[in-house]
Amino acid sequence: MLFESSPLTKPLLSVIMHTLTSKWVYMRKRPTIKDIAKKVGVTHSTVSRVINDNPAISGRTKDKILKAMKELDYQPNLVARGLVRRKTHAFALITPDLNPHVLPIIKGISDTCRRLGYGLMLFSTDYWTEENRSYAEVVRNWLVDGVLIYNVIYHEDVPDNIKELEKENIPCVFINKFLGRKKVNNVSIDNNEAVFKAVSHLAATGHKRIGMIKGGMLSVDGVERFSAFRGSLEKLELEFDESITGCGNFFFNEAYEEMKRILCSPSGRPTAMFCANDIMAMGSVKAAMDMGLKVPQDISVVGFDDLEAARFFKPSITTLKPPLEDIGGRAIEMLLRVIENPSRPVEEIGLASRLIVRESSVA
Amino acid sequence: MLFESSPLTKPLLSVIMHTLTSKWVYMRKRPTIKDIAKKVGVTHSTVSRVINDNPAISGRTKDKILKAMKELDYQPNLVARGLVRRKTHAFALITPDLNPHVLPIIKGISDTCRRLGYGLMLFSTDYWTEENRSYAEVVRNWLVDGVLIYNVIYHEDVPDNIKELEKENIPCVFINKFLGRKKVNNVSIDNNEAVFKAVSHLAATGHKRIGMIKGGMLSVDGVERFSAFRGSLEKLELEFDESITGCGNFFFNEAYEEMKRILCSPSGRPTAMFCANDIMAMGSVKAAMDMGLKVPQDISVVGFDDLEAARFFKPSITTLKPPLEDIGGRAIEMLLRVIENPSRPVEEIGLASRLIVRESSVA
DNA sequence: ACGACGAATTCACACGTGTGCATAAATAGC
DNA sequence: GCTATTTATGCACACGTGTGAATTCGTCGT
Repeated sequence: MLFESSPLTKPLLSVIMHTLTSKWVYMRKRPTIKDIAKKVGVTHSTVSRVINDNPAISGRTKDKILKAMKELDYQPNLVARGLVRRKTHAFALITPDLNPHVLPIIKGISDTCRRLGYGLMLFSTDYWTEENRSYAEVVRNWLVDGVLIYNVIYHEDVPDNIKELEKENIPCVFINKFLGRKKVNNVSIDNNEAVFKAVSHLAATGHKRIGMIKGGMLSVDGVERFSAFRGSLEKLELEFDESITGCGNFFFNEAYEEMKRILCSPSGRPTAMFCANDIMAMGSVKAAMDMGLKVPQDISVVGFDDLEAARFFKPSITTLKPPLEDIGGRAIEMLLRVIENPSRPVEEIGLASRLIVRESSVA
Repeated sequence: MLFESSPLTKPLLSVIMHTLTSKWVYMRKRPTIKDIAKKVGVTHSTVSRVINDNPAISGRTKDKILKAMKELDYQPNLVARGLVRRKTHAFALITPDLNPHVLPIIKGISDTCRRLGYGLMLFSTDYWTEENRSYAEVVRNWLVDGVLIYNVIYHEDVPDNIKELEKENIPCVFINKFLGRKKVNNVSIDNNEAVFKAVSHLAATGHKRIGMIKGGMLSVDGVERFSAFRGSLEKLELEFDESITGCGNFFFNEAYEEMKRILCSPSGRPTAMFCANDIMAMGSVKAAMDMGLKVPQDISVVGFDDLEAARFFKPSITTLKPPLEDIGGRAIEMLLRVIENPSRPVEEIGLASRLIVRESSVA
């Protein structure tokens, strides 16, 4: 009788039943601010204010509350907090691919997030089949504070999924420039700097006739590295010759074939080649050697990326090592700045690469 | 006057002020179930029931609600839902390292999560400095539904952070076995199967005196591959000779030195070597060649991992290719089974590797 | 026509945290 | 000792979703 009429027992019972039977609940219940409040003898508001460093709390109660939090091993529920703040203290990384290049970038991002106490959600899509997948959905679903987008494809125009992010004012920073018309917040490898370093190295070791194996022209790096190559030749007052450039699409075999063609060039073969990545550099070296040329005596080759394989290849490959791990950290830092002030002017950071001279070029 | 007395306006005003001034809110407001309810003319409960396929809803209202959801482009707020369900429709991957091996595993996991519509939180720790970081914290903070743990270190006893997960009944699946005393849910490379395949290959091509360069004995793979090696010799009725085994700790240089020592073994040098990874296989091959031996004519070498470099090395390295991408998918599947029934018996899955015969061993 | 029953919907509460406003307590001023 | 002011806390509502229990609505049988 008492049970049925009491206004308190009914809801309470319902809670208990819920806790016992619900298919959702499986974890041991964690203490909440209410538990702490009860223990100390205040309301949960007060506890909340202590957690959020509200100055309007007396030192005495503050101490008591902090002590109680320690004792109960309290940790705020970031999901509940996220519901109120519309943020979850997490970032998202969206990458259209997971290849060896991305790994050090992810490492940089992940380490920085950990240092800052942020979570990191990883979303890998697939650029071929899902290029226009909604990115905003991710943010809406998990309410991440900001998004890092690893951009590989060269876009002339802003794709729809990016426009959607902008429309919803979602803080976001790109890894790799965007090219096309639009300037966006980004942290990237400074391809101009890197390529100039490589070409200068070749020029300094006496080469005048330098060719290039380009990467795919659908990719940002492919486009940038080629234009940087032409720019470098110009700066160094060397001639650019179309007939000793080829496109290997970043692949070993395609570079191999292009290199063979170039080495038979009627206008005379180059004495040095710059390749847009290490894989193609290795393909080029193999082509040269298969045609009876000695590397680097007859022809020097420089790559880009500093893959592990570049070190083990025979001859080992001279290459450019981009600071991939740094990129991640710098990108998160920029994202924090964007979040703090979303209307700040667009910021572009280009990081310098290191030239590693090995056997495939004359030192 | 009306404004001040009306019981409705005050809270309403406060909401508006809140929305305008709060430092948290930055996103365009998304439609909620309440918006849909208002549009259709029902309460939010009804909408919620439609979303959750509650049968007690008439077909007519259900249709109206679904239509309204489409029109408003409604998407459930997973954070709010997570608060109620104590789950956020996301998994966490905890890995003590981000190295090239982990990448395909991550890819497998990420793809599977995407296919299932789950989010993936990535937490990389650092086994040297933070081995005992709390894992449970992660789950508590973001309320992930389950945890995948990439396990590299060989533990004799269950470490504290894992015990904590168990204590809180957090569904979790390991990648790589746990060894030691404790059996845990795991999806792993079947090292026994793989190593036996490699040793059999060497035996089948006429080798009787086979040595090994071990990996670090602090790692699960290091320990397992060595014991699998001894087991394989036994099964094939070949002799195990301590003097032609060395430990390279998974490093190129250490393997190089050990190999040189082994090749001078007073009990006679081996005609074939099995190395616990490709890096060490390359080190061993280099050592043999530096001592004037021909690979594979004088000595065959087999590695493990199928690194990209193994293909480009001269001679290219015969190796075992573990199905790393599969591991991720299988692990998520297992995790789902564990979530569905947390008290099910421990399940261990070992996946088979593929032997790839290249120049470093006689085919 | 009336009650009974089942189906459809609403009500009221919950999840854990944050915060504007009101109020209580403490302090200052005279 | 009384009011005016500051300081510390409580109250009530909010965030968006889920759900047991209560209520309303229709339908059927008598």
